[in-house]
Amino acid sequence: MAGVAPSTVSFVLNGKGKQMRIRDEVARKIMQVVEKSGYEPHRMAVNLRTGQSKTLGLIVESISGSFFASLAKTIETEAERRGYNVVYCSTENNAQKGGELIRMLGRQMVDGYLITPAPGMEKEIQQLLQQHKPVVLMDSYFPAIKTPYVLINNFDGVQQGMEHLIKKGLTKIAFVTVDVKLIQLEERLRGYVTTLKDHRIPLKKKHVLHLKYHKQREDSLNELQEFIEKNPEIDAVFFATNYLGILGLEVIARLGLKMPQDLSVICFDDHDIFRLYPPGISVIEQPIEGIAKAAIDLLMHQLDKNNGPIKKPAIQLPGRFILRGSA
Amino acid sequence: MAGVAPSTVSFVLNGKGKQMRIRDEVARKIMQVVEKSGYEPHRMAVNLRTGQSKTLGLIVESISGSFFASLAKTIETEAERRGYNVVYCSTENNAQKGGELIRMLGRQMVDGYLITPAPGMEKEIQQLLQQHKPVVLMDSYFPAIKTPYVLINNFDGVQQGMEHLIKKGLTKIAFVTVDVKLIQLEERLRGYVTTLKDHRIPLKKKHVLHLKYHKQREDSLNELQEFIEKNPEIDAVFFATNYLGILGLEVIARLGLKMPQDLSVICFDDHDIFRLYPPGISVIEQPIEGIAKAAIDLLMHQLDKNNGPIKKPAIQLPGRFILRGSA
DNA sequence: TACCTATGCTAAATCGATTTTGTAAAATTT
DNA sequence: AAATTTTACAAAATCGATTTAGCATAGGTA
Repeated sequence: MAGVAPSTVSFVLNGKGKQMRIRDEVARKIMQVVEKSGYEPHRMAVNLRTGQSKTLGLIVESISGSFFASLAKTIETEAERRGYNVVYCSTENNAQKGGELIRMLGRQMVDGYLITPAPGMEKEIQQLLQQHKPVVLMDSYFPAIKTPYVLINNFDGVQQGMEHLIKKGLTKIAFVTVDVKLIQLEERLRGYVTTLKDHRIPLKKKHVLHLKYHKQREDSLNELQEFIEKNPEIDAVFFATNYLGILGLEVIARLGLKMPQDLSVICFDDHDIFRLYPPGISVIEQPIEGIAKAAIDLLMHQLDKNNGPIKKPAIQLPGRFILRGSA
Repeated sequence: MAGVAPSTVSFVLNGKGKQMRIRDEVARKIMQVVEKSGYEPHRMAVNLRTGQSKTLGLIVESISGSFFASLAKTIETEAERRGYNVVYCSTENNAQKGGELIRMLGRQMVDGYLITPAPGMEKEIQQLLQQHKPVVLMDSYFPAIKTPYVLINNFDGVQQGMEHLIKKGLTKIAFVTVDVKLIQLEERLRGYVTTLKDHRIPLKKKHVLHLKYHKQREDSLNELQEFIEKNPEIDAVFFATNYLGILGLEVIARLGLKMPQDLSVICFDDHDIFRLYPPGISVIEQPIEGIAKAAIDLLMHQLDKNNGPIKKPAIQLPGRFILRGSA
């Protein structure tokens, strides 16, 4: 349409006009035609030729979870700013599905991976690295896997909450967590234990509850209820995840306890419910935007092949303690 | 690797071996090599050649909303079953962004669109149809646009809830909605008005509140509070959306009203909070899975070119009334 | 005048598949 | 036995871009 060869158009559109010394006059003519005709390069053809899909794979546990939803949102925005698209996949807490997903994305030729690793995905991630695919982990990581990761400083987050409780004079603080072997949870427990020790408050084993991950919701509720009933001296509870916190709210309502008079409550990881549930549940808020942005940055750094090695492959961002009515 | 031509491999892999009378022996050999070498066709090359990306575009208002998140989840699962991938995009209630998104997906060469239309996207959708792109709308639709859509039966949903309230002897029922011109909301209001009429309960104009869509959250709260205070005779409130319902909970807490003694509450569209917030908020639950499946079916039908026209281009699925403590 | 270099583009190869066309060899028909 | 058809694949064209190599023309140098 512009009366020139396809290659000439390609040069101009890809900003190589100067380098290929295309006359400004011709370049203008091309741009004009492009504008008027609304021409858009065929994505697949570009991908095939360049070997880059300009697409990132985001693998999360569950899209419908609020933490992951927010994460996805920010990542999408950030990726778009840099000219990348995102395809999401959720593992739905199913390790086997995680593997399939990664292979599916591989088939799809994504340029890089952003993964919130679930237990059991370790091997698949290791494979990706062997294929020299750029990977950034979020929210958690595997100590054995040497790839960049970004997460909240779990230890510090718990400490902030614990310090608040202790400052209020509470000392019989329970800690409710899950028996999954995840770095985050271990760190959160470490925060609990360490803060107590720092304040010379004796750590009581019976004040720490490890709920079974694979149990039914109802079973967990009962176990939690029993835990609180059997330890009436407890004046505060720290829930290690928002799922646990929500269970907690239900149990506390069942027992007719008033927050914070009968029991102070702090939960790790915010949730819509915690803002609205009277009297408002105090939480450690994850710096989701920060995590997303840092993760994208790390991934982009790997995608730019001319870049050197990453200077900071492990990023821990501080969480924010949000004081509401419950503590 | 199998000692045959690429075309032969292609025939076998695409199930055209019989048709092209490739010997079983050769086919087996090919499959064997494929298995052992872990060969996967290059997606982009396939797409380029076939013109099909095997990808669907899902455009929703906000990925982080729970309705949309669940929708996305089901759609992803269903699409995967049929060998399709999904790319999501959220308009974040921004009409202009909606247009950009649609164009972006076009560039990406998605085979079809699943859209929850927001006011202002009408023109863009019209354009897609002119380009003969398959489109299915969900949750709402534009009367002027002739493309299949799937949504809950809003009228019937409200009626179910209203019947329950009336059966309990409540007659001073308020209806809180938003002043956005959306089919869903009009239908819900119609459900309210019609049910009252059916029971010969006089419709009072002052019992219907149209909150301004663009107002700040705080302003809406105040307006809602004033509404309830100025109409103390009201014995029940029907909220037309879950966002409104959540505002309602906050106002009711502020006013110190007890549900359902002082005020019965029903809300259209469930939300995590409504399950947990004491005493549990009764809701009309959207048949999200059904909507997602029906929408995918309609889209797939359009993608199979050999299919005739769609027999039922407008699907309305019944909602489910979930009785909790609030009504 | 012959040779070299810079300019400004075009032609052709390439990415990795699918699909149409072609073609030996074997089987069947005339 | 010659002609035709069927079998079983291979060769080549194609999708729509990018990129490398090529090729006239103009200007400058030996």
